[in-house]
Amino acid sequence: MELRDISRLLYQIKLADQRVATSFEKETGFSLTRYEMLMIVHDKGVCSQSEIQQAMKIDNAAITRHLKILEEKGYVRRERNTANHREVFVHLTDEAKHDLTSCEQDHDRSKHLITKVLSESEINQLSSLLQKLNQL
Amino acid sequence: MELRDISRLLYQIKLADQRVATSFEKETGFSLTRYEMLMIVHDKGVCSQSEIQQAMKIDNAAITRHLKILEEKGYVRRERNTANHREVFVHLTDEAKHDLTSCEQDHDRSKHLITKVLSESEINQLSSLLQKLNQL
DNA sequence: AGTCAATTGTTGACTCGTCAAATGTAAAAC
DNA sequence: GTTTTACATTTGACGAGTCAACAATTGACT
Repeated sequence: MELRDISRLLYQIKLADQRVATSFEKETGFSLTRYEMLMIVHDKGVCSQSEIQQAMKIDNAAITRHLKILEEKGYVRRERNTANHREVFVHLTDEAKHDLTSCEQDHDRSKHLITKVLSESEINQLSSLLQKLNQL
Repeated sequence: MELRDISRLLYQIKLADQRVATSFEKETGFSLTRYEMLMIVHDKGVCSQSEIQQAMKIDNAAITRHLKILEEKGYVRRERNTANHREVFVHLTDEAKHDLTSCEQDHDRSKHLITKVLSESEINQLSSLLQKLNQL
C-alpha cells in the first residue's frame, strides 16, 4: 500500500463526506451535525453539553455554538443545573419534536439518496468499516 | 431505513473523515488536500487550475488559496499561460519533488495507521463503496 | 470594429470544525 | 477556611470549504 493510494482513499472519504452532508441538508432542511445533535438530546431527554460532546465526539466549542443557534431557532432550551452550576442542561422544545417527526415522515415517503446507490447490505458493510476507522 | 439510521451513518462518515485527515497530516506533515493536490500536479506535469479543480472536485476558490500557500512554501510555481492569459499553469518545484519522495520513503517504513485497522480486502471494499457514494 | 457571452481565476462573506486561553463553579488539600 | 485543582462552558483566532460577486481575457456574432 503506497502512500499515494492511501491519500487517494482518504481523499475519497473526504469527498463522500462533503457530498453526503450537503445532500442530507438539502433533503431534510437540517444540517447533519445539528440533526444528529437534536436526536441525541431527544434520546437522552435532558443532558449536559459534555454528554453531547462525548456522544458526538466533536469539540466542545462547536457544541456551544450549535446549541446557541438551535436555541435561537427555538429548538432547544438551556438552563444551568441548579445542583451544579457548572453544567448546562439541554432539552428539546415541543416545536423541535414536532418539526423532527414531520421531517421523518416526509423522509419516509421519498427515500434518501443514499439508498439509491447502496443496497441494504452495502450500507451495513460501510457502517462496519467506518466503525473500524473510527477506532483509530 | 429510517432517517435516524441514515443520519447516524452519514455522521460516522464525517467522523471518519476528520480522524483520518488529521492522522494523515500528523504522519506525513502534509495536509491531505494539499498532498493530493501536489500529487495531481505531479502526475500531470503542468496543468491549469481548472484541471486541478476537475480532478479534486473542490471549489475553485479553495484551489486558489491552497496554491497560494504552496507557492509561498516554495512547492509550486505558477505562470500565466502566454497563449491564453486567462489560465494559470502550475508545476512542482524540485524541492517539492524531493520532499514528496522522501516523505514516501519514510512512510514505506512505518505503515500507515489505516492498515492497522483495515485489511487489504476491506480497503478495497471501502474504496468501491465510496466510489458509489461519490456518484450521487 | 464593437458588443455580448463564456471561461478562468480571485476575493469577500459565511459555515463548521480545531486548539488554546479565559471564565465561573465545585471539590479537595492543606 | 483559604488556596489549589479540576471541571464545564465560553470565547477568540485560525484553517478549510462553500457560494456569489467581480475582474480579466477570449471568442463569436453582427
